[in-house]
Amino acid sequence: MANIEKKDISMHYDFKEIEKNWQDFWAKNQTFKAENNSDKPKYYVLDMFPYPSGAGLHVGHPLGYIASDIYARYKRHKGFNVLHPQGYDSFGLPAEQYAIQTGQHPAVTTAANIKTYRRQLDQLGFSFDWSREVRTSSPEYYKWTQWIFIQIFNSWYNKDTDKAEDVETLIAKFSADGNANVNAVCDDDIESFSAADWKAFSDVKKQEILLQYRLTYLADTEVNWCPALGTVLANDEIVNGVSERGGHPVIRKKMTQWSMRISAYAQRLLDGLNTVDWPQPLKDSQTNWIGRSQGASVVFNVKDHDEKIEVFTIRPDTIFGVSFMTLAPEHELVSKITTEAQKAEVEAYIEATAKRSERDRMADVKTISGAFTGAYAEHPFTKEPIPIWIGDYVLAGYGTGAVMSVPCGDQRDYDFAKHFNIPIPNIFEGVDISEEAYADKDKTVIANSDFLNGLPYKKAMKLAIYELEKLGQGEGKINYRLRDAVFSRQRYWGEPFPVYYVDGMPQMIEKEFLPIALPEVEKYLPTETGEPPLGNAEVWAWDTVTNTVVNNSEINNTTVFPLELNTMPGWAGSSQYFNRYMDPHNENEIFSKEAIDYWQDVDLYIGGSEHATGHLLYSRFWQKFMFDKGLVPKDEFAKKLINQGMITGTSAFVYGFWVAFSHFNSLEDLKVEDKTMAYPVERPFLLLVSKSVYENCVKSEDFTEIEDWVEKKFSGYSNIIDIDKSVSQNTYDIRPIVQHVNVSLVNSSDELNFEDFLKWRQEYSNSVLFQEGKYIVGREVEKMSKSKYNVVNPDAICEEYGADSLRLYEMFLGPLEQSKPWNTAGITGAHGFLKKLWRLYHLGAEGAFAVSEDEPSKDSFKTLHKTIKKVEEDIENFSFNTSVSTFMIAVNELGAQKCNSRNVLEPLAILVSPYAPHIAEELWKQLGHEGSISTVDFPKFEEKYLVESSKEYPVSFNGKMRFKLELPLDLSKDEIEAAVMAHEKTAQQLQGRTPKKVIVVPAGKIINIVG
RNA sequence: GCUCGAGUGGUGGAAUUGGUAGACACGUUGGACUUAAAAUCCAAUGGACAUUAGUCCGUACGGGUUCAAGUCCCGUCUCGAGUACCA
Repeated sequence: MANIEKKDISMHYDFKEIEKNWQDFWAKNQTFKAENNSDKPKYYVLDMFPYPSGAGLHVGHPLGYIASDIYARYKRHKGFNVLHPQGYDSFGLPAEQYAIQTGQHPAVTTAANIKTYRRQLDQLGFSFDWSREVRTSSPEYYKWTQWIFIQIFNSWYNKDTDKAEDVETLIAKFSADGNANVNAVCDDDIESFSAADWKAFSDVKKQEILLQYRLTYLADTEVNWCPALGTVLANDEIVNGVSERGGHPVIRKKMTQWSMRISAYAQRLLDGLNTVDWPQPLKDSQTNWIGRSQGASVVFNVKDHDEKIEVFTIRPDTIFGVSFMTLAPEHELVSKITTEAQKAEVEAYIEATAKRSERDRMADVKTISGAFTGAYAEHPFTKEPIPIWIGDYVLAGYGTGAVMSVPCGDQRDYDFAKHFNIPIPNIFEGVDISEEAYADKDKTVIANSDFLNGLPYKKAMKLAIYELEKLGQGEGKINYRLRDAVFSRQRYWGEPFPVYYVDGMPQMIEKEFLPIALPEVEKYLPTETGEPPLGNAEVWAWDTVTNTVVNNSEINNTTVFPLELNTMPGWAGSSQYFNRYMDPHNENEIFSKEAIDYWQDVDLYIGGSEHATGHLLYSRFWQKFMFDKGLVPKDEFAKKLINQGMITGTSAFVYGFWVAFSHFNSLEDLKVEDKTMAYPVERPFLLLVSKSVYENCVKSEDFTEIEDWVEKKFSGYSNIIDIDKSVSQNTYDIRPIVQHVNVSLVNSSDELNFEDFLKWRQEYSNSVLFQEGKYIVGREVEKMSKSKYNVVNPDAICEEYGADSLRLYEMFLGPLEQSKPWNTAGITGAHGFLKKLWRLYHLGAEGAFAVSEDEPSKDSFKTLHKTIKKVEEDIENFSFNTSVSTFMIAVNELGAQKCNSRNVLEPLAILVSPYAPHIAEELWKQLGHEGSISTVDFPKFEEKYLVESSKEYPVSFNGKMRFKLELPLDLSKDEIEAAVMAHEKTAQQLQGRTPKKVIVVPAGKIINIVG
């Protein structure tokens, strides 16, 4: 029986059988298990691990995974010990939202989703080392997330050594000298104290002070509060003023939150970008996010007050152009300095600003508004009074929340001055500022500025700073836009903090008692008193005697204390997973020293660009922290990073189908227009039919046949859509239609009024090009996402064409980094290639396996070796799309050559194996080899097979190619020229003229005759 | 507004240092095989004129450099991504 089965497989390309067999083989033999030591050089290929959503994988997900898998397999062929792990970023909001709605525990849904993901990933034939799988939501994993949090808590940032240090060193400094000489990144408003003061402080006071220095700290911060989600969001979780997930409104609110002092690392995060091979756009956006600006801080004294206003400016050289100052409405000095006369106006303005949401303020940057406080500041040099205004164009959150306004040099200051009739002194030589502010700082010199007169920008900057420092009213300063990252979330489904509170001060739980596992709760919503969901837990208190989590009722604040109710944000778990993969089952350490010393860092990281300012920035921060603590050997975790493009949903029209919508109720209502057709039924619905069906059936009004045909053609997709079910009160839920035609419409709004639908239909018809009734070309579409109902699921494709076809096809679609629309139609090309490949090895009777042991022809060797060369270059350059065409060319050529030789077909199977591993394994086995092809040496390119004695030269006249001429390669330039000039076609082209010049580029490049 | 990226057939895309523009694939058209369909194979396929060679035009648009430009330079337009009162 086994023989018959085997023979069966060898007869035709039975991808289902082949793929299943080899997937089982790999799993059984743990083919891709990586060892933490090896004589081979190491190579670490990492994918951004997925969040296991309920929708499962769509065809866009695997793109990056396929690319990294090809690279990982290639590196194995090249003799590397490859680490290629996969896992799940399994904490997150959707599971929690689902839990809120259904009461289903997020762990249950998450486990179910992971199961689906695993099945789908397995079916694509990835060479993951599943023995190293991690899940951020499993206690064995988040034990170490909690552990890192504790390490961060126990650290401060020493600016003198420019690294994180243990708080013990800080305490030592305090005990010796107080905090006067401590150069730390810490909170702004820290009182100074002496060593004696420090010793005299109470324990709680000491903890309070230390908290202001720790790298993670509790603070009352203004946060982005999303009432609908009941949680705080990070800046990068907000898009256009609403939450990224769900699109709910977000407001500003003060809360006590854990924060990470990422700002301490601003400069190093910036510098590190120069040491990694990451895409420039991604580096740019991180650079932009960190937002370094170099300038000076300037201190202005307030007249008749004992107050000072500190501002940050990048143009201290324009200090003599200051004609007013502007404070953010929220600035703390506003209430102190506002005069009685201005009080009413200022308060009214503050109230009006507070009412405007952040979103309104952002959307409306044109309206100029502000109010005069009545107070004046004193110019540091001229001692002239400067009116102090407030205005909402100054942001409380950036710099000091105050600016020195130089209307002649800044457009916003200029507009403000114009609007309120404030003088606009000109300090630029020979520049007209009557219309707008002068912005080109490099091209002029300073005037009307006392000691700065006549100086160009750079010199003026230096001198201004020098003079300010002499006065004690300023200094050179670098400012960063990067804010500390809020680390608390009011959610259930996240890592609990290993923290309990004594006298309101946070205490860390010892490492040996970790993990602190998530407690069970009745409800996943915030409590009635507004506490986070963990406030619902009954067993959620820390007993310091037994070192266990106990019931809340036992809290006595002497031995049993309340635990932290917040959980960690989504990026906590994803900031350390790449290191944990190196030693994922270590129970005593986050990873062993041997493991991290061996694997070092990620060599290739592939994932989406949407993580540029989230995950990728935070992970770099944690890595640098761990580097400072001597835990990791590299301060950047990934050497090379590639952003794979998105696969977008695509239109149905690429099939060449006709689209029609109908709500006609009878045949009489049916009006077949010229280009579209409608289909009469009792209910409204949407139908796609092909041109031929249209012609054959519609014209004959044989509608049953259409229905059958559509059913058959679209099996695997939902086909004829019954939108009647979603009709209520003239509102049509268009989502099924969107899903059906695989096109995304009208801003993805979930529901559409029928009127609007008709309008859409009109617009949509207009955007469709009808070319002589042949083609219908669709419009652009969006990212595949569940909410847009334009998802193409890989299961159906695997079923119909197999994983190898899908892998090849996704690579063939275009450059990896580029976004591209999904179009199932083209997959037959990739599938056809595999069939042709199979046939090369199966030229025996009735398609039986048969290769010859004969020496292949010269041409076949040439085909093979140029393919080796090209494919190797392409993989190294991550140009996977072109290597797929190279394979196609090779197979086409070998087919034409009737090449059947083992000496060509064996190396060919290895070449193909990273791309289409299943078929390659099967062919390898049929070629008589034992075991997996995956670690066989990559074929060696040999130049000698490509050496030629002659080459076809393109011959052009005045740059236009006219004919080709075969010439020996060993001819000299003169000989080539002579040969060309002697050619009859040359004479024909010249028609008696004498050429002015003949350009010969040897080695078969080109010959150009100028005449 | 600012920053970055991109515009090539009906479609996705090739052309890696300036050297045959449109590889490869899809789609389309015609043909072979078949009762038929599927599958497979063969041929054609940037446009226009000529249908035997051949000629002209073509890489968003307008200039320029060069023997030679999709590629380099200057200007313009369009699209996409990111960011947004950042002082």
